[in-house]
Amino acid sequence: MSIPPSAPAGKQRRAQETRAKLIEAGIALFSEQGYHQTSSKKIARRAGVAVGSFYNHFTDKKELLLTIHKEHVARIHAMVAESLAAADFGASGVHGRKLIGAIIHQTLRLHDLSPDLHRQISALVYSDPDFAEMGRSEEAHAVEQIMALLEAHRDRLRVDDLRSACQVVVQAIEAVVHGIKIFGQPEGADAQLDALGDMIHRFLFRD
Amino acid sequence: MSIPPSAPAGKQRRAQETRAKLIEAGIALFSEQGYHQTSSKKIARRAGVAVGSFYNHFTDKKELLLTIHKEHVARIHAMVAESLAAADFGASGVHGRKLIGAIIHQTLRLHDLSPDLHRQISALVYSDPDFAEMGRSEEAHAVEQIMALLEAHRDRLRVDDLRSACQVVVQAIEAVVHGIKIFGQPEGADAQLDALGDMIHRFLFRD
Amino acid sequence: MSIPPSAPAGKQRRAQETRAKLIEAGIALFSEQGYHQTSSKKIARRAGVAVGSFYNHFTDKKELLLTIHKEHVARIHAMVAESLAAADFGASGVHGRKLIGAIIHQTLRLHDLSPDLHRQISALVYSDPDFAEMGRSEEAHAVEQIMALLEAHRDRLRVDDLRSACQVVVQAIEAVVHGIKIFGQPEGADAQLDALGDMIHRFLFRD
Amino acid sequence: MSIPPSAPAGKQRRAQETRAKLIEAGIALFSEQGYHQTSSKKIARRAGVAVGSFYNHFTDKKELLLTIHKEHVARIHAMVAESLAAADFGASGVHGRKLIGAIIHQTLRLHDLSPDLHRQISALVYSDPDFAEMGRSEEAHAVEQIMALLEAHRDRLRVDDLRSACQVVVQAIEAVVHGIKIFGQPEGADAQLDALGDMIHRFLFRD
DNA sequence: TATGAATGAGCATTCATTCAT
DNA sequence: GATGAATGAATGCTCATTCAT
Repeated sequence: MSIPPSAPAGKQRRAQETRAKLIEAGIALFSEQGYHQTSSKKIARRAGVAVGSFYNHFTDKKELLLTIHKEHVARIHAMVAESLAAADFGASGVHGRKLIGAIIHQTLRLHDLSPDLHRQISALVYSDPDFAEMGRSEEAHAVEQIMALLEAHRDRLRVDDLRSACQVVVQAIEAVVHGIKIFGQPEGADAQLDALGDMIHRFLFRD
Repeated sequence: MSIPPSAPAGKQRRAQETRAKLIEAGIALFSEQGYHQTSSKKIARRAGVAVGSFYNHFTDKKELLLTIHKEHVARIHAMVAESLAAADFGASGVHGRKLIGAIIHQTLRLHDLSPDLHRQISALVYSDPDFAEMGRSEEAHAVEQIMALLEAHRDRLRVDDLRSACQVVVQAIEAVVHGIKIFGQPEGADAQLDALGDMIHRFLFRD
Repeated sequence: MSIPPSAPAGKQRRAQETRAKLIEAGIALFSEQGYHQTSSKKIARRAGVAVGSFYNHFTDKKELLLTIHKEHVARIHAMVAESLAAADFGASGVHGRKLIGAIIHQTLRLHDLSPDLHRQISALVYSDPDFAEMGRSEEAHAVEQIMALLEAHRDRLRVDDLRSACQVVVQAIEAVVHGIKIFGQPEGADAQLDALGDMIHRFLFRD
Repeated sequence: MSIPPSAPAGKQRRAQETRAKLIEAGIALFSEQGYHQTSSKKIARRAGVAVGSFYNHFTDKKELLLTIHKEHVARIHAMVAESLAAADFGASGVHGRKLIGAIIHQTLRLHDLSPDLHRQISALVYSDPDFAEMGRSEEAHAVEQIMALLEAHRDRLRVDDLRSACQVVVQAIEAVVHGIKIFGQPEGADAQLDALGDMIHRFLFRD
């Protein structure tokens, strides 16, 4: 009779499992075959679940992908927060060029998580309003974070409009990392990353 | 003897007209509704021709969009060539910051041509291998052009690896311009463009 | 606990009904209009179900016809087995000519089941590899059966290579029966069947 | 002004050439891809001719195939007539078994001409009334010919109803040859042909 | 919640045929 | 006769979604 709230009953646990299987299947199929080539039927089949169950958990495949992406972003934010805490980039002694390099490196690492899925989502950012909105808010988040980071080095910065500067920096990093990780040109990657770091450093720091 | 080569005979002219109508309809629909929401039937209807005629001229809608884009790119290259010839950016007297500003401005203008179509193609660059390849080659072209432009100012440049520098610069410009023209944030656009120009200028030029 | 395995639950029963309706419609249309003139849409309409339902049950119309034919062949094999058991053709006292006559008669009866469908399948045996394969295996089956039948009369046979003899016999019977049942020349049918029986009898039996 | 009737003028000759090219293309495509997979457009393309030209010469692809087949049959009849004249099978001294063997051999040879085309036509004999009619008349022709051949050996024959006997014989030969040439089982072919010859010989000849 | 059969609009594509040049 | 662009009905098939069990 008494169901402990912290340990969900069998029915609830089963539902959670179904949901998890659908998410996993969605990640696999969206990555392998692309968003438009993936149908709810395929997802259900891959998850080993009935089509109806798919619609019990998600209104359509777009919602599934948004869900997947949100969880992905949450995990990334956690990773970033952890990295920042560990590295203590705020310490005023850190050299500017090193800080920039660390930021770039961080971005690179984030793209290692699931580059194929990322590629599909990037496509939707261009073609679907909901994903476009998501992309904007993620970018804004990144801008806030970098601004906070640079705040500690205020006196060594040579830019007046820090927000605009950070927007441009974030977009430049994102673009170069995409070029490397999504369009996959490993040749010249290191040289490009060096150039990127130099560019941003000279832009932001007085010296 | 009786067929002037410059004025194509009736059958050929009619074919060209149909082709033109299909291209126009394709541009309109791809821009308005997006690539995946546009079907060959819709295109034919909008062009005022039969479905069969669509397939007489193009193997499928992808080929139509590639054709459209290729013509678009050709027009852009022509425009750029013309601008370069007119402005004489090679003159060694031109100030570096001004040159960068001009390049950015040029890129901005190109995106005014048909931003909605551009947005759809950008999506496909992420999700379709053929468009990805096209994107790569266009970027390479832009890099070549900027390298040629900077060659005239060699002694005032502070970068060693000019190619990597130009790749990063091209990607940064493209990213910021996309943010403004495609995701449409006019607020702060000018500030961002200034920041972008400053960043590139400080990166490339000794002073 | 509560679902009797012998009486399928509602969903399953409904599916079986739909399947049955599709098969029936397929038989009717393939017979009336021929294989190539029959489309999945027509079949679905005739069966009173949606096109999608057709594809829930069969991958395409070829699979439907193969299914129909397999069930048909299974029924025929059952009939033949029954006839053989009833008639006791193995009894050594049976006269050779009578045995041959019985085999021919049996083949004739099989062709009464659905001659129009049989005609369509015969066409496909010539033009489609899958049906060709099926035709081969059915012929092989018939050869085995007749060989088994003749084994009991070994000492009265005048052929050495029984397998080759049976192959030729099976093909001859099939050909003549087709001439009568499929190309429908009732005039002279009896005379031809007599001739066929005599031919085979004189070929196989010493007397 | 005066056009020699035996040497057709340029226009007529060109028409004949077009027709010939279409026939050749038809033979190639019907053989390679099958009747239903071949379209008038494909035929015209293969012939290096406009679609319209196809319809100038034939009402549809069926008429083309009928034409092809008729010419084919005419050539075969000529071959057979020639063979008969050369071999003098009528000579009363010829042994019956040898005669039968020669007839079978002749049939085999005819099937070497274009087995793939023959296969396609055989399919149509089952599925199309016009081809069925053609098949019937060819068979009747073969029956007449064999009857004429056997007439010379009347006194050595043991059958009363010669027509029915010949019908059965023709069908048996055709069936076994199809098994070998069209369904291609070279293993056992010789044994089957021997059996076939023995069967017919024992059937028709007193000794 | 879970199931999976049913739905029918929609899609990409082909085809035989016409007809103005 | 020759041409080949135009036609639009038809084909095979997929899809997101519903709903009775």
